[in-house]
Amino acid sequence: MPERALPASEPRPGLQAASRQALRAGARQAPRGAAGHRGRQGGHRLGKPDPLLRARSVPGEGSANQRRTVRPRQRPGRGSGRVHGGEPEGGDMTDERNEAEQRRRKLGELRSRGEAYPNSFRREDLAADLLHTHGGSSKEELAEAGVGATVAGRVMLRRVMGKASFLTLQDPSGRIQCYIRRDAVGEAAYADFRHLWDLGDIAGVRGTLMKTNTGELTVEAKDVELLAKSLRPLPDKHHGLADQELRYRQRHLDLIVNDESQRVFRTRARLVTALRRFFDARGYLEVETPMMHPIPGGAVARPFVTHHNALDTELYLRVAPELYLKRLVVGGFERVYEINRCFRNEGLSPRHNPEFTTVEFYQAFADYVDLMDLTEELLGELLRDIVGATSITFEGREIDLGTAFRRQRMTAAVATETGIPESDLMDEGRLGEVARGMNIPVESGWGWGRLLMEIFEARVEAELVQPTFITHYPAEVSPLARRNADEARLTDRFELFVAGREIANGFSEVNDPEDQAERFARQAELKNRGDLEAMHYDQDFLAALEHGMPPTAGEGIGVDRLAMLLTDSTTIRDVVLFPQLRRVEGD
RNA sequence: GGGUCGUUAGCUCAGUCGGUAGAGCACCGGGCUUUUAACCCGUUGGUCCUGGGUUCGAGCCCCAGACGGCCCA
Repeated sequence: MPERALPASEPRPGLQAASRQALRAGARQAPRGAAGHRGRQGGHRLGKPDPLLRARSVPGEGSANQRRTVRPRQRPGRGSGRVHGGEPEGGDMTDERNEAEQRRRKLGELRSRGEAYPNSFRREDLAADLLHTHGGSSKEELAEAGVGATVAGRVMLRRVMGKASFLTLQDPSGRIQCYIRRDAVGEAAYADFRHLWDLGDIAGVRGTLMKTNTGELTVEAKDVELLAKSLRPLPDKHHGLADQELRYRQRHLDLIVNDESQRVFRTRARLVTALRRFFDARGYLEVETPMMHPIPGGAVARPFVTHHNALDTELYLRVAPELYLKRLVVGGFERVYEINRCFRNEGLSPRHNPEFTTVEFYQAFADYVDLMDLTEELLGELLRDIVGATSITFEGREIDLGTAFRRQRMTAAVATETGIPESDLMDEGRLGEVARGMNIPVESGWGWGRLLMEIFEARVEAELVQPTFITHYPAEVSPLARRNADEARLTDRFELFVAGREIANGFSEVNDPEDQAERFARQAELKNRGDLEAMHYDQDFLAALEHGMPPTAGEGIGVDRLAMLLTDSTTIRDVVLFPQLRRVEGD
């Protein structure tokens, strides 16, 4: 069924429209008798306490009691199923003021007529297209032309007058107003519209374009249809959904009512597309490596553990794809990249979600300087593609990503920020004093490199607002990075900082298996001493290196953090569709 | 992990000195055939996050906890 593959929102070419329509007429939902079983199931599910509706401990469900007392009385009277024409059974409605109950009542009316959830309406026009094409026409031009329009979407606003009404539909492209006159759609349909439709329902409107007296492009309805009843009310139509927690827990509502949220995730999608385009164009092969690792590796981080029953073995959700991607370089895929999730068992913060997305890429016959050049090129291209400029505003500050980024050795950056002479920073004992002087909780196992890194993180990182490559990371904190030729305690590694945040981490790779073995041994030592973040000794990876890896450089870039930069978002939760939250009771 | 602020109607929010819990929107009924967060009239809706305590009396004061925001580690 090929057309299933099309996005449902796209207008379709009308060639088989007639036959399709005929088929679909049969697909209309059967009246209550036939649908009874499913209907009841649905009702049962919705009647259960829903911890997500009220995110915190409780209530909403106080109304469950009311609902229960009301329902039995409501059912019998409803069978005849008539809402318009006659008196709307007004009298005994007085104790059914609960909105959810009202909506369920209305759905019952529709269901009894077999009109509950039809799937025969096909949208032909998107709001933004209509506005773009006809927004400039005058009232008279439109009246004369009689342009047909078929729109569908969620009912966001309703302005009901006696015998004519306006409603605003929202589709994926934007919003469009519809004008519904009783004399144009018929008395029965107008009564349905008045009494059975609610804000939040999905509806379709066929009609012709007009302009109102105030100049708003509007679809004047000839025919209206309720396509999907919404049983739960939408958040406040003016204020939207302000509660951050509810925005994350019920992202669908956030997306419905907060335009900005939709914009952020559309931008994120374009970012991912642009990343693929960039790497594909340069001959990198996109690959997928395991998310479940027998030995966690590739980053200094604490992993999540899970268990494979059939193999009866522990597996770890990956903290990074690095070691597998380098195996592929050994195998002859000399340019590879992977865009996917990593998992780290750490705290939650505005910058950390336990699962997050990176793009990691490896290139044979390159070093870390080549990658810094490539990174500048990449960010420049992303910005041109996505925001159409080479600078962005982030947290009120202008950040220029269009020119070459500053490059500074870590010792120099620390010296600049702290005022301590660089020569003093080369001495481990002196560095320990400095760290303690800054109230950094120094641990006994820390050597020179770790001390330098801690001081850097404490004092320098946050100050790096304009894009800056910090280079020459200590080997002690870089167990997979190639040693610097001139100074063995440093590595050919960089990290890129923008707006005080780490965006990228890249280095020339260790391809000397004996050096790598020593580095792993040092990590294993730390792990034995209780460092939960230290790496495992990965014998399989070493075996791969022993087959010979060409000189290679690799880099990882945080996709979430890029998305934050591009959308001026302060917290990662605003760029992750379903961020991790604490479970609420009763979940 | 520490500090701090918050949690009141479906949503957005007020709530005075400790003395019968409020508004706007939404919902229900009525009116209105070019409205614009439509408007007008009349209703309805509450586990004041949870559990203890103080008090004649607690949304408000005290203690503990849950969840969330922010800052720090």
